[in-house]
Amino acid sequence: MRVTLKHIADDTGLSIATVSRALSRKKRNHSNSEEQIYVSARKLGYPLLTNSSENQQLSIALVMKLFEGEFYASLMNGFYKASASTSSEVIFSYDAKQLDDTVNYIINLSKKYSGICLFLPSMTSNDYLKIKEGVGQYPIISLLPSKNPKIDTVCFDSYRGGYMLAKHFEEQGYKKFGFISGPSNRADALFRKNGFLNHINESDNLELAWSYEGDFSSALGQAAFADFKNTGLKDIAIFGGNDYSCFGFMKAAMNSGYKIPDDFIIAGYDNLSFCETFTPELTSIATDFHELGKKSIRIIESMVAENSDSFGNISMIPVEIKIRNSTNSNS
Amino acid sequence: MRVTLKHIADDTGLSIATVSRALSRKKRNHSNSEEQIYVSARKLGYPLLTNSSENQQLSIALVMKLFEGEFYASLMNGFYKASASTSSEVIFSYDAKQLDDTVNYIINLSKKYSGICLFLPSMTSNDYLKIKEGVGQYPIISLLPSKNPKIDTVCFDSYRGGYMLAKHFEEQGYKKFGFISGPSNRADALFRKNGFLNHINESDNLELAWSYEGDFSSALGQAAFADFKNTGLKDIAIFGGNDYSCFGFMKAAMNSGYKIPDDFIIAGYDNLSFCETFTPELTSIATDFHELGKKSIRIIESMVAENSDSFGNISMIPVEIKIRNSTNSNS
DNA sequence: AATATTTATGTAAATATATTGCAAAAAGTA
DNA sequence: TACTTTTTGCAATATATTTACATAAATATT
Repeated sequence: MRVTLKHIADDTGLSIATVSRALSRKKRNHSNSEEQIYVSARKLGYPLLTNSSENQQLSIALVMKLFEGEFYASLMNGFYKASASTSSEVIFSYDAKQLDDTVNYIINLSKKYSGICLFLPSMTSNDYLKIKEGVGQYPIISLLPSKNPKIDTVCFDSYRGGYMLAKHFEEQGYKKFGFISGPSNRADALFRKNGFLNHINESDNLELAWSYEGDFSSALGQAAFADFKNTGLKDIAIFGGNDYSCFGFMKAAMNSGYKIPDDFIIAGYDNLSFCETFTPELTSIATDFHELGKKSIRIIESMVAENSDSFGNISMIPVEIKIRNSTNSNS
Repeated sequence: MRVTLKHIADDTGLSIATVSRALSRKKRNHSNSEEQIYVSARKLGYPLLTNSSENQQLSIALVMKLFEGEFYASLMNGFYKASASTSSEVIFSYDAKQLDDTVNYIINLSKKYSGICLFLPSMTSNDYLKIKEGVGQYPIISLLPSKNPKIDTVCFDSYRGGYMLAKHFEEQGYKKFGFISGPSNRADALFRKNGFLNHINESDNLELAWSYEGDFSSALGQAAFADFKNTGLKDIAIFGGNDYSCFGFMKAAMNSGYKIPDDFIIAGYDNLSFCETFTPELTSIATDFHELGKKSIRIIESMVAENSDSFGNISMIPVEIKIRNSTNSNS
């Protein structure tokens, strides 16, 4: 079952001795036989990198589903920058096939890498439990908040982000609030919403006058505006769920002759670079992915070193509000 | 030097026999000793995944320098989607440290993965030669055009993209052209420019009336507008080099009271999702990253299968022009 | 509580795998 | 052609892994 020099010898038609010599040579000479041997070794999966000296730095896998958009680039970029300042290496892995395999895919990854960070919104508690069982005592964390986390979590304080926006709206003098929700299966979207709504509910003066079921896309942001327009509401402060929804909403609104921030104010979440490119510039909640990356790597490193087996711990990374023209014409 | 069961036995304080049994057990039992053994094996780099049956699919590394922005997300997403429809797995790797190590880093990666795709604008011909020498006969391609490619290349037809824009500008009736250049060390930026300028030079009617040294950033796009405004030029067709430059340029222009496409027309390159979000919507050259990913994976797969050693071959992927309001108010 | 059963472990022997000395063959050089 | 250098296979040796067997610890049964 295990791949040995004999397999390579059989595959290339050379003797085991020749294969051994070719692979243990320090300097490659690129002779025909040597190339054949390397090709075969890679094809069969012979372990070429087992010298303890070469494997000094930890390699950590960041597992995610990839979608179009700047958000995913920011996430990766944060880990990328963080890895440059530590002795660990981050490998971006991902789950391209169906959910059925994902659990086993991750369990298998645990054999290759020293630690794993998961960014998989569609994972269930049950999936996390299966993973935990499959990998055993192993450094693994989730980067998404969960109502009842089964593994250690490092994530942004989404609740506080929603809360900060509601407070900012109130300080701008608004009493009527609007909200476009994100995908219902994403816990981080839920926390943003809770933070926003809880502040509204805490005060008798404030009211949620309008809401719409979005999905974090620009297209449903535009659809949200069509719905909003029908209500005829004005003097309202809208939290768009994320930046994309806001861009769609604002574009549709301006096409219909609405003025922002005169007719309504609006804020997003994620602080994409386009918040500053768009006119009006969009108020948004900034998440520091570099900080997320650094913290995650530090936690994985300490899990490897201390060989500890904890689960359910949550580390929250604070978020920041960036106030721009869309909620405040003087900023 | 090589990591053996003895190293793990010494590290855990157990006997070699116990370690052997724990690692060759088919089903893990998560006993304390077993966990210790796995932790130690991962720490020391013992090869855990050498069963030939498990390594069926090819794993291909996409090596890139990561920067903020949607562009990089699109690149990764293209490979991600492509890998879902093939039997290969794509691992996103990258070069976080200095260039000195990059060559050796890539040579080392060749031991882990069946093939490598490089997206590294700062690599020199000399670097590519060193890599070629280090990896020997090995499936490796570059995703960036080069004046004199030392390894096989799969890339977009940047030249044709620049050319298509110049032709579109001409068809819109413009005679005066403007241009914002990209970073001088990027061959793809150079090809876009050449395609654009060559069409202008081919005709006596057309003239390059203005140009500016940019760097593909929105900030230098804004700076470009300040320079442009001083010239007092109107009735001009501007190619911004990429979309970000255009967004910066357009924002600054509109703040100064310019109307687009009345006062000038402008087009970008990359067709980011914000081309449609921005007002006016931005004409741009669309690059199909899914196609790039599919073609790259197919080429790597055939290199693995045929065990061929070619270099300098170039595969160009056609680009498409997306005409929008910024160059044509009727679109 | 005493006994049987299961499980985990170490020792040492058996087996499997990798390396190397030596001689022959092949390739290169004068 | 004669000599040197390099590559290769065979077989011996060295190293690594697995397994039979005995023992100890943990668990279950009476």
